[in-house]
Amino acid sequence: MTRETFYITTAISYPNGSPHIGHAYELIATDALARFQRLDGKDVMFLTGTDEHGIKMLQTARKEGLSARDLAERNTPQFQRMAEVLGASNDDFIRTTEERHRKACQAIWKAMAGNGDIYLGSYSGWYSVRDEAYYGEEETELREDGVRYGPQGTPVEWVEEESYFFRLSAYQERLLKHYEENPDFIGPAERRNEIVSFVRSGLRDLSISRTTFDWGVPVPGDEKHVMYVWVDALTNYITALGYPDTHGERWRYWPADVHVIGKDITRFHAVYWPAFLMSAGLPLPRRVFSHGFLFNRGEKMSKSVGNVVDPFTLVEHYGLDQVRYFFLREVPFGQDGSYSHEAIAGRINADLANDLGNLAQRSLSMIAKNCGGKVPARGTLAEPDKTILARAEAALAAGREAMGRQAIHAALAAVFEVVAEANRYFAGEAPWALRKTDPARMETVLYTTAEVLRRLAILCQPYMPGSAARLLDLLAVPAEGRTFADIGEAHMLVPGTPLPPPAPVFPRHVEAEETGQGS
RNA sequence: GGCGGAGUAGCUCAGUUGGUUAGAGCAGCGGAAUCAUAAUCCGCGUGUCGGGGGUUCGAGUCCCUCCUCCGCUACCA
Repeated sequence: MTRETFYITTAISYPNGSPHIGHAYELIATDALARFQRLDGKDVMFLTGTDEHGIKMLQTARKEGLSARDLAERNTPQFQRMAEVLGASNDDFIRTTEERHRKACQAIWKAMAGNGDIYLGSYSGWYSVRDEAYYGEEETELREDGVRYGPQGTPVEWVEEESYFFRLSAYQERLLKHYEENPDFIGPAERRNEIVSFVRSGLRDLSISRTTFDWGVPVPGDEKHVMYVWVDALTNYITALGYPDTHGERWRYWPADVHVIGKDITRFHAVYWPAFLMSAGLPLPRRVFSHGFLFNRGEKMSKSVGNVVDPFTLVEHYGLDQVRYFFLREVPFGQDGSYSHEAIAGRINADLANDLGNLAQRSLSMIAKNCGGKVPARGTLAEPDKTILARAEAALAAGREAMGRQAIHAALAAVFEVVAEANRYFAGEAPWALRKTDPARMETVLYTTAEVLRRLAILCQPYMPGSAARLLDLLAVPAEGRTFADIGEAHMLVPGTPLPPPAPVFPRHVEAEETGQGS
């Protein structure tokens, strides 16, 4: 039996500095999407990694007295550690300095060249020898000494350099046709409009090699050139699938179902990448989805403002699942978002501790005290019981619909609507009163609540894997009974099953006495 | 400048192809309950739906115009 495949990627991070909250956000969101599909029975491949080549790596390394390779060796492990700390379930972590990547880049280059889309020309611009970089005219300034300087304060000169070009101009119509025929290729819709209008305005050929530095993948057959930026970076998505070996075990995942990226690199993924793939004769990814940026109290993060928040600190301070939940629930995926201590603490307490955590605690405590610590007798389900159970099951369909279009916040909202409804159910049925008047009915209400919790916990796994697992443990749900296929009547809790003693799953966030403001 | 998007309750936002008294969550106020992580449940909003004009029996929802904010407008990851 072959399961449906699902290939999802993050952009690869540029490790010329430490991971910041934007990297963390993209990884968390992509992880939730990947976990959702896995739980839904798909054969999932989830890739993330680092883009270690390029001028900026060289520049940063030089400043710190290192080689580019040393810088990568120092920084990439931080990104790998971040993936672990965030609970990312990526199946691979690619580094563009790996041998497999060199092979893939050279292969796709040859394929594009073989299709007649690469030619030798010359690239000119304001070049800084010290920076080994080209700058746009607007990035430079002509000072009083008559010398023009670049943004790093180094002198620049007008230079023409031999460079290979990719015949992007030849793909304008084919790209437009593809956008037309595949309206979901770019999401969200705002980004799609921008890209279409960009392509419509005309495409120029793309300079794709450099001779001024050598920190990159050599161009096959002309090794004084290294590939420049996008052929190198974008190809990572197929490197990880074994390209150029299209008969290998992992190639079944291509084309990707979705590339999750930041909105700043939409063009490269929605224009250059499909053009490269068309040229190389490879299928195009099904979708490119651009998420927004995060702002600290509405302000852009910057080192000079001093509001840079480190993802490791955030997780340490609030807890991993709390941080994951906050970003996934609070920020409509695809739009910019804002975070603050008040907003995070508010979500943690209102949604996780008060609504879901307390629902579990109040019902499981009653079960422990009044039902001998076992799953209560089901009895005969009344209308309110059937209704709330049905709603918990329906949240799966709502989640599928939402996650299918990367509306992570909407999927999570559907889950927490049921949490709120379950609290209303519990208060309405008042099992604590039934204890004296109708113990059998009390057991049915508690059974129903526990079963709703089981479904909710299963549904929470993509977003809060650790906490959801603890809740499922409290319900004695076996490890192999936690997929989306296990939601539903056939897999309901079995009355009489012994339960462990209840323990809080989502602690309230309490302000630290001294500071009042956490991070 | 060109193209595109947005401006709805204190805050964050929903508002299908125009149709009864414009909604949700959070915050706030009042009440109930006491199983529970002082958690939960119920009740409470006189919002110029950015301004103005228009189409229509009827517009937050369509058209025009103005104001404000944002994104894109190529070789930086």
